[in-house]
Amino acid sequence: MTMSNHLEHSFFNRPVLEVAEDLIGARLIKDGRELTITELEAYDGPSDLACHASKGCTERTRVMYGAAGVFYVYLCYGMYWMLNIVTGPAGYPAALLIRGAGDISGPGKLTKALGIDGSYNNRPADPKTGLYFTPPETRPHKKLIQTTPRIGVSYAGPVWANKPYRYLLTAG
DNA sequence: TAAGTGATCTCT
DNA sequence: GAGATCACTTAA
Repeated sequence: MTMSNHLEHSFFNRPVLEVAEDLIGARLIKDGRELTITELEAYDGPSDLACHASKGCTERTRVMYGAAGVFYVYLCYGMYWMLNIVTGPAGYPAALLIRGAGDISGPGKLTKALGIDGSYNNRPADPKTGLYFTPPETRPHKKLIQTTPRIGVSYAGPVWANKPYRYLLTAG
């Protein structure tokens, strides 16, 4: 039978923190390779000073203002591609940064290991793209999801830098 | 702890 | 066009 139960627009078209909780433990699939998502960071709208879109809609951030379920991929520090998935309704810029999957820890290492680069920017998460998500077979117990402040966003000021928007799947 | 690296954004 | 910034990683 065909396995096409991938997560799509309706799953991602919700508040980013809700999506984050449900996406932890789900699978990231890249050209047949399947990895459990273990670490995410949420970036929630124009008022979130750590979110790129807090500085407004530009050429680079425009994808976050678009439809949910589309990838936002950008280059950081001149060498590392960051893989994000857009969430929430069109017009509200929010996304989840995928920081870890399988036994890969670190957003730059993840994209390098999976061969993800800027060509995936603005593409929907879909089997046709070769990069998409499927739900976990069994949803991880909430006790196994831990939240902490996000990494590397001290420039956003104490309020936003301390928000518990980093989601981790703890070993169970 | 520091440096490598290049796109993007904000000034001129 | 110039300069600052940056959701990282690795080697010490």
